[in-house]
Amino acid sequence: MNYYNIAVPKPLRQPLTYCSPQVISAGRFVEVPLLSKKIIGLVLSQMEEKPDFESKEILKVFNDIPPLDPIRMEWLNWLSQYYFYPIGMVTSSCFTPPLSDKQRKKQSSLNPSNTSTDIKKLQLNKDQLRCVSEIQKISTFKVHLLHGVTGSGKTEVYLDLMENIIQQDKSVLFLLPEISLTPQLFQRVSARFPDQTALIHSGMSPSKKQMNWIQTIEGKKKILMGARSALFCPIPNLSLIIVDEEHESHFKQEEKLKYHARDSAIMLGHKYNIPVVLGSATPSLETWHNVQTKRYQYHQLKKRVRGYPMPQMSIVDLKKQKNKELPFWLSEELFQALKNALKKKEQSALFLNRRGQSSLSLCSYCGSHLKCPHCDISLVLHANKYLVCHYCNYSINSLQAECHPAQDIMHIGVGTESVFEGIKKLFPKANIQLADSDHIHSASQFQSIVEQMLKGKTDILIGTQMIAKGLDFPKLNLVGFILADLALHTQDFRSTEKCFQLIAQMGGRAGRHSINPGKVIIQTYNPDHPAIQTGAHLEFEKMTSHELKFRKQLNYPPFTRLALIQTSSAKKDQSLALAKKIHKNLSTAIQTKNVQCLGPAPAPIFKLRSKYRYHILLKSSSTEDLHKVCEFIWQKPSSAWQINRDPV
DNA sequence: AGCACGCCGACT
DNA sequence: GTCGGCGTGCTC
Repeated sequence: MNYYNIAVPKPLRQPLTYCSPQVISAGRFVEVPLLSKKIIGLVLSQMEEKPDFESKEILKVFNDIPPLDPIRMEWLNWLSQYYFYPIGMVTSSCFTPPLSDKQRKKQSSLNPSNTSTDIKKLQLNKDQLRCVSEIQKISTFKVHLLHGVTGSGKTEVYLDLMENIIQQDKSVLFLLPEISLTPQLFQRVSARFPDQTALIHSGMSPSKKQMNWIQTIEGKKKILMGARSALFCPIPNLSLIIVDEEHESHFKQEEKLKYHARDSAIMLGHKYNIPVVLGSATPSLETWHNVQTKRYQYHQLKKRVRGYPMPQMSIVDLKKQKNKELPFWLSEELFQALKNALKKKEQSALFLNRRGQSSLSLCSYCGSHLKCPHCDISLVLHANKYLVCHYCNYSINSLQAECHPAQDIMHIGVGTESVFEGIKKLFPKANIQLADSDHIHSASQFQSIVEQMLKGKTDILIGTQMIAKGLDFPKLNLVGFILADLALHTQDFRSTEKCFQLIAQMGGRAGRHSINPGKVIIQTYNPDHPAIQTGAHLEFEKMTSHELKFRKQLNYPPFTRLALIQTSSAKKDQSLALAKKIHKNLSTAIQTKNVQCLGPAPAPIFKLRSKYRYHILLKSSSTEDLHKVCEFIWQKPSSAWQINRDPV
C-alpha cells in the first residue's frame, strides 16, 4: 500500500492521508471518500512511511487529465500561504472534470473551421515596434509595464508578442479585468490567431467553459483569454502572461480566496521564469512605484496611433450652474455640447457612477432616512416605484415606506436613471441608450448596446463603469461626466487614484478615430481637487507624485503592506467581542515586530446582509513581519473572521 | 464547509 | 423529561 498527502476542498490547514495500491504521481487529481461523501482532491506528495492511524482508500485517479506540474503546485502552495486560505480550497480551482465520451464525439464533429479569414495585420508604428523588441529581448522572468494613453495601440503590441510565442509552439495567458469587455478583444485576438484562442469567463455555460478549459490544458489552444479565474487553468508550456488594464480593482477577489490576479500572475511568471507584461493607460501606484524603483521595466507608448489628437478636456464647476431651466446636474456647457453633437450627428456618452434615480430618500414629514434593514445603506429609487438596496438587492415598493405617504418622501441626488429621463425630456428626438447593471444583465444585451453604438444608431449613451472600460467607438466625440466627485468622497485611501483613472479612462473614449479632437466635459463641485485637475489635464506623473507623497506620509501602500482582519456576525456585540479578542492576541504578537495595528473599528459598510462587521487593519513596511503576525493568529481557524492580504 | 455531538435553558 | 439553539470539534 502507498500513502499520499491529499489536499481536499475543506477548510483544513493540513492535507489528509489516503492510501492506494497504485503508484500515483504528485499533481494528479483523485476522488476520495470524506465522511459520507465523495470529493475531488489533489495528490500533493507520497508519504515516506505508513501513518499511525487508519486511512481510507483513494477511489479513483483522473488519469485522463494531465497532472499539475511541480511549479504550478508550488505556486498553489504560495497562494494558500500568502492569502491565508486552505490549500485544498485553492487547488480545487485548477480542476475541471474530463469530457465524457459523448462530449468528445461532439467536439471532434465540430471540427475547427479552417477558413483562413483575411488576417489583417496592422503595420506597427515606431513606438510600438520599439516596445515589442524591448520586451522580447528577455525570455526569462521580468515584469514589464506597457504604459500607453488610450488609443495608443497596446493591443497591437500584445498581438505581436503573442505571435512570437505561438510560432515557438508555446502558450500565452491573457488576463482581462471584466468579462463585459472580452468580446471586443476576443474577436480581435481570435481573428489574428484563428482556432488558437480560447476564452474562459464566469458568464459562460459550464459545458462551454469545460470544453475551452480542456482544449487549453491539452495544448489544442495556445492562447487563453479570461478574467482572473483563468489564472488557475494549468496551461502547458506557458511562456508569456499579459495582464491588461493592470490597475483594475476587479483583479482582486474580495471573497473566498482573496487573491489579486495581477500579483498572483507575477508570482506565477516568477516561478515559471517567463515574462509578465502589465498594460495600462493609468498604472496603479503600486506598479508605478515598482517602475520607479527599477523592479519593473518601463515601456511607453506616448502618442495615439496615426497621430490622432488627445481630447480637449474641460472642467465645469456645478456650483456656478445658473440656468434654472436645466436640472441641477446639467450645466449649460454640457447641454450646449450635447446639442451641438446632435446637430453634427456625432455620438455622445454621459458617465455617472451611480445607478437608479437618487442617492438619498428622506421623509420630508418626519425626517427619517430610508435605509436597507439588512445593510447600513441608503435605499435608491428605481423606476419611480421601487426603493432598492445596492448591496443586497432588498427592495420595497416606495408607496409602502413605513413612516409617511409616498408624496412626502424626497428623493435627493442623481443616478443614471434620472439622467436618462432628464435627457430624454430635453432631447426628445434623440436615440438614447441606458447602460448599467439594472438594465444590462447578459453579455448579449451588452453586445447589442455596443453594436448600436458602432452602427451609429445611438446618439447619446448614458451609463456607469460599464461604458468606461476598454470600449472603442469610432464616432464617439463627446464625453460628459455628470458628477466626477462621486468617486472622490469614499472612505478609500485610493479614492484620488481611482477618480483620476476614471476620468482618464472615460475621457480616452472620445475621438479615438478622428483628426478633430474629441471633447470631454467634467462636471464637479470640487473643480480644484488634485484628482480632477490632474485627470482633466491627463497629468499622470503629477498625480502620482502628489499621491505618493500623501501615501508616504500616512504609511499607505506602496510604502507599506496591508492586511485586513474582518469579523462578521449577526450579533453586533459578538462581532465586536471577537474583534477585541483578536486585537488583544495581535498586540502580543506585534510587540517584537515592525507592525502597526489599527482598530477594531466598524467596517465601512458596518451592516451588510444582516451581519455586523468590524475591521482591524495591520500596516507594515516589512512584508515578512506582517506575514508572521498574520500567521500567529491564523493558527486557530474560524468562519467568524477572515484575513484579507493586500485589501483593495 | 458541513455535520455530529453535547451543553444548557425553556417549556410541557 | 424533552426539544432545540448554539458553541465546539472533526474530517485521513
